[in-house]
Amino acid sequence: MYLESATRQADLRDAPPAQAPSLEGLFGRLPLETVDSGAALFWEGDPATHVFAVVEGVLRIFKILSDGRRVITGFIYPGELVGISLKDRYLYSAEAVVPARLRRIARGRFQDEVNRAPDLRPQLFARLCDEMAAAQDQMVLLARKSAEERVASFLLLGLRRRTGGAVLPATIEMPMTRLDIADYLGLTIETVSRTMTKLATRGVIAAKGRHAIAIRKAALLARLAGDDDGDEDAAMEPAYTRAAVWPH
Amino acid sequence: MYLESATRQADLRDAPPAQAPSLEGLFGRLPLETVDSGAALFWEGDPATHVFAVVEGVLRIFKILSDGRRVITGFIYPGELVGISLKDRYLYSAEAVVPARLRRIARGRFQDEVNRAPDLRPQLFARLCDEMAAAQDQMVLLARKSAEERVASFLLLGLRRRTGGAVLPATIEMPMTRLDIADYLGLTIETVSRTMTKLATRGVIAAKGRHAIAIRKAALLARLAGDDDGDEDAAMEPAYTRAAVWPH
DNA sequence: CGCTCTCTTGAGCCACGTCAAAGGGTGTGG
DNA sequence: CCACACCCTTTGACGTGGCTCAAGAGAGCG
Repeated sequence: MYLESATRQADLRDAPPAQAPSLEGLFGRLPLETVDSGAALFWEGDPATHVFAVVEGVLRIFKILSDGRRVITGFIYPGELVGISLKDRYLYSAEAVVPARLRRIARGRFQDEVNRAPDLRPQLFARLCDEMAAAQDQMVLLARKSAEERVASFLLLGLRRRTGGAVLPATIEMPMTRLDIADYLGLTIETVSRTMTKLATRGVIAAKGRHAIAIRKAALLARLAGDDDGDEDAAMEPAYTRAAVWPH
Repeated sequence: MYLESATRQADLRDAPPAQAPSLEGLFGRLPLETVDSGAALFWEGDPATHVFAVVEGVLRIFKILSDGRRVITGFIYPGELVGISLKDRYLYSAEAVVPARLRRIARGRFQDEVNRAPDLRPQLFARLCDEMAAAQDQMVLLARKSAEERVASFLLLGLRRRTGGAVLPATIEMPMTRLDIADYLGLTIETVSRTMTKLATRGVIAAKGRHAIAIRKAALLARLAGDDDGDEDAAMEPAYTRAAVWPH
């Protein structure tokens, strides 16, 4: 019960809002703050004073190299937390991509509350787990995927967030700019633009204004993303050659 | 006390071996297993049955894309744990880079023990924290750094692991092959080789056989790594423009 | 001593970055 | 309500860092 699978957050969503203890519950009575588009919540290196819960809008978390190169390590959506850095200083900067609403709780209090309610601990672990898994997938993307695979992977992520695979064509919202996407995918703005144009030309996607995209061929998109054979429905169990030593 | 800074593991090292409860203590009486060079501990997707503590040797943890591209997401050294995946299946594969010695504990028992001894929880959090921080640094490296910066960063990591900055020239051990390094840095084996040759030509490093390297100019190496201005000793506090909105 | 595997080095190419300019949206002020 | 202005995005032409292909040099091992 303590380290449990966290792939789906069903236990958070399905539970009655204020009764079953949840991490979100800790923020319930705190004031709702507004953050302007582009405004910073905190900077990398700042003392980690608060934990934030996003209620509405999207955040970007990023690091900057000394010469200005920026890497967006993730986007934060409503229902997610930021600032559980576990260190005494924030590991990254956080800004609002669009006007956002959020609640903040002092870090010490957050820690106390989690200690007080043992049910919250597995949830916290689960969040960290998801974050770690996402970070590893991102490392794979950045280390070895082509521009097209990166963009396809990104679109697929957006698709998975909206409705667990609804009817096509599904439209996904993309509040961030091309520059944000580029800095998230380790590409340039031009390459992102060109790649999307190419996908649109091939009928895989269709632009719906600047910040929305219709996915027309999800299966093809999954194949283009390259992490799997595109044949993801087949159980992945039998494919493994257990006990074999990898040809090294 | 619960979410504490984990940058240094002093509390683990300084503590008397078996008295102060430590995560390593959980493995103390378990048999020491031997893993051949290149042998796998487990594969990505396997049911996550055990947690491993490395006693000697080095492991590589990695993911593989369907067409064979490999990404090494990290190397595991003595004193570190593997398999705390928090999911019911391993997120990555793990192999021994060189013949290794380790202990294993059933995952359920590991969880029980950690639950029983509350002192262990902060340690576990701290490990995850370090892992997350390392993952983010790696994302920065993979997304935006040049080949030279990547190799310099890698060498610097090795340097930081050995003796917290001893006398130069310090020699760092590199048990992994060039292919491992390449798959860790998102480069090819040829580029790694060329870059190291160039660094050696410039007198920054000097090869000591195939699996050891002497660092001759650590400060220059730090500058070449590119994450900071090379002026890392200066306090980082004053440089920040707090409350300013990033030019977006 | 010869075999094999790793690493180095070279030559050429290509995906993506860079530089530049021309479209659209969107918001603001008249 | 229109028009200007700014910014984001797209598109094009060109350059280049790192990849690919290929061959040779060490190093470890039986």
